[in-house]
Amino acid sequence: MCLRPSRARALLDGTPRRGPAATVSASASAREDALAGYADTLARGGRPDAYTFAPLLKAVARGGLAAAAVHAHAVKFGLGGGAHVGSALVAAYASGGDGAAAARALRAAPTPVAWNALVSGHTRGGRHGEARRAFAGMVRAGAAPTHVTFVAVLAACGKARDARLGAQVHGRVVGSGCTAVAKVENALLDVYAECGDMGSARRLFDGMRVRGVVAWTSLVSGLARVGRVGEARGVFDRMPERDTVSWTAMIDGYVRAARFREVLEVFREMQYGGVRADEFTMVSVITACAQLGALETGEWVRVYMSRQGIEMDVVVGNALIDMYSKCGSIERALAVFKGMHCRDKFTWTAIILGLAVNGYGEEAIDTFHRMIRVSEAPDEVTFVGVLTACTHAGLVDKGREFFLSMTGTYKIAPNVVHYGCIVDLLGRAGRITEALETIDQMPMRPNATILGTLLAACRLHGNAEIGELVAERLLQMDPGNSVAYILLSNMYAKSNKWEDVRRLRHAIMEKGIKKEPGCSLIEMNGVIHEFVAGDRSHPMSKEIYSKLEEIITGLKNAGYVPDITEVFVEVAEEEKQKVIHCHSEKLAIAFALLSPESNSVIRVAKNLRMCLDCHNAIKWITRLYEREIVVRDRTRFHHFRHGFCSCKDYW
DNA sequence: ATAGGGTTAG
Repeated sequence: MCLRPSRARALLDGTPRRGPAATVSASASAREDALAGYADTLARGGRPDAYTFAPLLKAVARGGLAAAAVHAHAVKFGLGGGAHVGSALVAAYASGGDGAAAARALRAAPTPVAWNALVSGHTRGGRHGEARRAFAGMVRAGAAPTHVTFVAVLAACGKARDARLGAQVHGRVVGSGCTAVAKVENALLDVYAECGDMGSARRLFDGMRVRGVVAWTSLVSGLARVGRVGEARGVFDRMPERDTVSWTAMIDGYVRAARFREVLEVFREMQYGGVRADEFTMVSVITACAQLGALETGEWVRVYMSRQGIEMDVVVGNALIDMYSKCGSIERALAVFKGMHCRDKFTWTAIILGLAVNGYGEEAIDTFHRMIRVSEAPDEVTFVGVLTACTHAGLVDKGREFFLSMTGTYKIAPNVVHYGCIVDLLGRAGRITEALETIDQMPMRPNATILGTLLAACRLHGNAEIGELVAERLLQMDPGNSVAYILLSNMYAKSNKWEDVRRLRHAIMEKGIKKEPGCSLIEMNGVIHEFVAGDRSHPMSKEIYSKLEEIITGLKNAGYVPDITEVFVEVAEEEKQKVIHCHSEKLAIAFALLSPESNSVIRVAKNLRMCLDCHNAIKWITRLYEREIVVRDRTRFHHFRHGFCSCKDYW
């Protein structure tokens, strides 16, 4: 949690008086204490000395606060000109993003340490380009880089994936004779690993005299980053020792590989191993919960964090907003958002997207305006959220306005995803021709996703003419695209072109096109259960199927009629009902209804779009069983309640 | 001033 600016101002507002030397602590967890300690000392009549301000500046910089107030104090005490304070000022200003102030502080005290502070400050602040320029400036100024400089600039190269500069610096390192310094060696290894050059990384690693936990961790992280998680796990298992960072790197590797259930497994192993988790670990774990739709586990994580005293910083807060949004609990996402007194553009983007996909389009747009009012600059992802809000709320003109404002007001070039939002917006509104024109006039080549979006709109509005055209283009680009076949065949069925349906099904059989299997996840008492259509692998499979039969019979008695128009496989008519009735979301819901003692919301996360019949059947279920059901689809949420869905049958 | 792990879309 970062320090409230008001509190910081209050702490620094005391009038300095003379007295014994003021001491401060600068540990990460004691940021607030550092300032409080300083203020207390002043209040008790203490007096700062040459060693007071460096740690204080460090604390302020880590809290994301302006270093200027502390600087003013240092000047007031006549301690602003020393080398210690000077380099700390450079670091604080650089990491806080005030490059000009950092440069001024450096000119006032141009020591080698201050140069290093400039490089590492920019690296810490995430401005890797600035860090690299600072290094170049240092070389130009004739200041000799030390091993500290190398470590800092190499970290910037690694984080910026700048393999070229990394190799150049490597050359200088060799020239300077710093190669044997363990930290430099690790930093070099990390540059290669971060840049995905695992061959060079491996050679460096093998040539190291001592291979510490840091080097091993870089290797694990690098392998996972290039998609070699299996190998990463092999290396991880061979590590002589593993600390918090190593475990987190492994866990994050599974996040990158989209193996979210393994994320939770490895996290459990980490706890058994008695290794303490921190904010970084929790972000990966929360991300996995988000992707799995695992709200119970996500809630448990928050309890775990407070029990373990793990700080909730901005990034954790952002991840939590995303998790609650992706679990369909916008109330909790909003509660986290409101409780965060330190927000960045990710925070705003996450809540805007959350509101948008959960069906709160107007609120998402209001939130965007608030974001602008507090001067947080939106980026291209923010606009995906804003445009998604317009799409899901059917706000065509507003969406176009926002799209135009991207280039006009915010100087952000729309990418294919933004064009996709516009195509979706127009397509859903039935303006198929305009949607097609948008694709034809956009400055980049259409991808399969955007053509799929238009095709879905053609299906929704029964425009077989343009639909065929689009499907043809889509299949040219991606001949095995099962979605194109499904949508096209749905479209033919809808307009009673049965001859075309038959022809298409024949082609599908001949080419051996397989539909991506539908898969639904549901969490029950902290355990995630996965269902695939027609799945019989669940230990309670027998009970689930008989429950499902009972449900369907009940629904039919109440007036539900199965809709088999979206059945893809070529089987006899009576078989088709069986096919739709074992769709993964129905299995998941039947499983949830097996435990009737719990009457909480049923939450299902599905990988594909829901079929017409499932959507209809679930509406009936919420009426008959008086349960609320939330299904997360591949693009939006369906909140079913009392026989109605939040998408207004428009998805 | 000093190495390794973090969030948002498709």
